Amino acid sequence: MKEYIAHIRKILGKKTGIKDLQLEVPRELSHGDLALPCYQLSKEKKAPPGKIAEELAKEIQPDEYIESANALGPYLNFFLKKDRLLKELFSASKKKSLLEPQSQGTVMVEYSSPNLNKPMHIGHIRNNLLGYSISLILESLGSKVIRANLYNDRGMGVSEAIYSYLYLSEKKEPEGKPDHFVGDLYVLFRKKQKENPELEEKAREILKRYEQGDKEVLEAWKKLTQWVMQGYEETYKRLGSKFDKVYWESGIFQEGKKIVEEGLKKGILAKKDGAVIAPLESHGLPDKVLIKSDGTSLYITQDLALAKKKFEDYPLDKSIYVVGSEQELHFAQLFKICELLGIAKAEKMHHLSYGLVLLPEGRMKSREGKVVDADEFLDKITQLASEELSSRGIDNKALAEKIALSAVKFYMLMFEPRKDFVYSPEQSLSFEGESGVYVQYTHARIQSVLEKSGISPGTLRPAFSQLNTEEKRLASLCAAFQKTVEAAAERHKPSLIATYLIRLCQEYNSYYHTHPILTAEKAQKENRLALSYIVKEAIKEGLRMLDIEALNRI
RNA sequence: GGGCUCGUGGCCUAGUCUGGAUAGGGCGACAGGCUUCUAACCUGUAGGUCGGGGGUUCGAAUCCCCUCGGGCCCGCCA
Repeated sequence: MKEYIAHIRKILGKKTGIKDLQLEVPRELSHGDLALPCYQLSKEKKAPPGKIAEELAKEIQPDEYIESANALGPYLNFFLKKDRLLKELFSASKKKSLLEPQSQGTVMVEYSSPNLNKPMHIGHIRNNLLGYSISLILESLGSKVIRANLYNDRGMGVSEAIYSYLYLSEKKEPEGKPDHFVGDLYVLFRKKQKENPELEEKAREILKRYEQGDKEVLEAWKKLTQWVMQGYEETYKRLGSKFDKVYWESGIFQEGKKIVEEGLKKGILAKKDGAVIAPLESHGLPDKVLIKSDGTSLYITQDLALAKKKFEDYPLDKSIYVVGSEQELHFAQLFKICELLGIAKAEKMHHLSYGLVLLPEGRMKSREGKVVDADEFLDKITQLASEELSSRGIDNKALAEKIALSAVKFYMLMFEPRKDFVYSPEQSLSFEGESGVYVQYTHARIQSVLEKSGISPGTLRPAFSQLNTEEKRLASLCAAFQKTVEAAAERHKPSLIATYLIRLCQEYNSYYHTHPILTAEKAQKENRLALSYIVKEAIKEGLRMLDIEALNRI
């Protein structure tokens, strides 16, 4: 596609004397593959845009890349040679990937990063899916990606669960999924704390004892965090989340204090009311406390150490943090402090911020246990998929799970990351319309036709001649795949891939209903099978970047 | 008090960065389509002027200002 754009620009440069004219991709496929809006030219040439478009259209001759160019209102629309385009796509689709990689250096994507004091809820699911998807997208365009997870295994949340375990509960061993056991302890603490506010102070003591190396606390700490991680392992496995590198807050918070002390010595940081702060007001941000007046560290203390460690551990060109939008200020401050302390330039760090998953009655509240639990949620969707399958006379538990995960992943990724969305249990997720299942259905349907043809794609030699309008439209859409993925990577938006897939499937399904494939005459049949194959591969690869396994049968 | 963000037909949503061709979809509603490659599909109808106002521009859902409404955040939680 890039060479097509370059080619057209070159021709237009010669005709108009202006280099690098911006070409647009028309939203409406019937308008063409590329368009030149003539408003700018209109200004420079002092002629109406419609007239300019018309005159240019006359001058442009079909060639090896261009099928035709014509004026429509103020636009000069180009139709590319679809046979050439499709041949390129077809040969690419038979290889590893439809995508042309572009080297993008080394990127770390930190995501998930849970507190080890409770099980995950659907907000965590969104985080995990977003982080993993963006890593797949960057990777597919050639970046080396390190997926990192930070286990927050200390701090108040964990301390509260420990206190609860040691002093508020009698049950000393988990029953059922162990992360839920710990989560119950945490909620128990919050409940008691409401009646008895002094407990807050007790939890603080636990944190201090932990930092001083108190044996009883350390033992409990070890047990509880192990239990939570055991539970997470199951949930991660089910979701498909993978990590190349794991960091522990407990392993780096001391280092954080050292960094703060050094900054203090250099006069970059300051003491105030017994606490250490980073003065940021001159940078347009509120000051930030880095060490509490009681000497204990904060979330940001270890975040500084971690930020530094990441750049020491890997030659990173970019360090991405997948964290909810409520922490935007926190990360703006962190990045600025890192820059001031010489850890890394702020532009090398990026906060991939995403909106909350809300309940119909409002925000989820972990502290009160008012959350939609991740495991229960997945079970419920799987149950729905299972029922849907049985209504079709199919009893296949594994397939139900795959369909459920397709639906969940697609649903969570199809919205723009920055948007909040409401999860309502009554409405649940859809298996039809704009959904992951719709895309899966289209994929399976194509696979089925290809199988029934009895011809392996490798032996097809399509000429792609005599394509009709619908086939040309599909070709244009397939050719837009590369640009879509590039945009998704640049803007950190897997949603662009999801919406592209919906559009591609709509276009294909519509085509499918009006164009018989298996009964078509030979040349046409080859064209249609090959075109279907390209679409199928684009779907497969697109789904892959959303971490959804394309199904051959559903 | 300050900062950020969202507001598109009954409901959900794309497009907003980089202003342009009649604002795309989906759900729901209504009317159709399975002796034919998977009907979890397809076709058609009704329904929006993009929260409100002003400005910039040949041109604004998109940029700027004001305003209303929702959400989030503002030194010792994470």
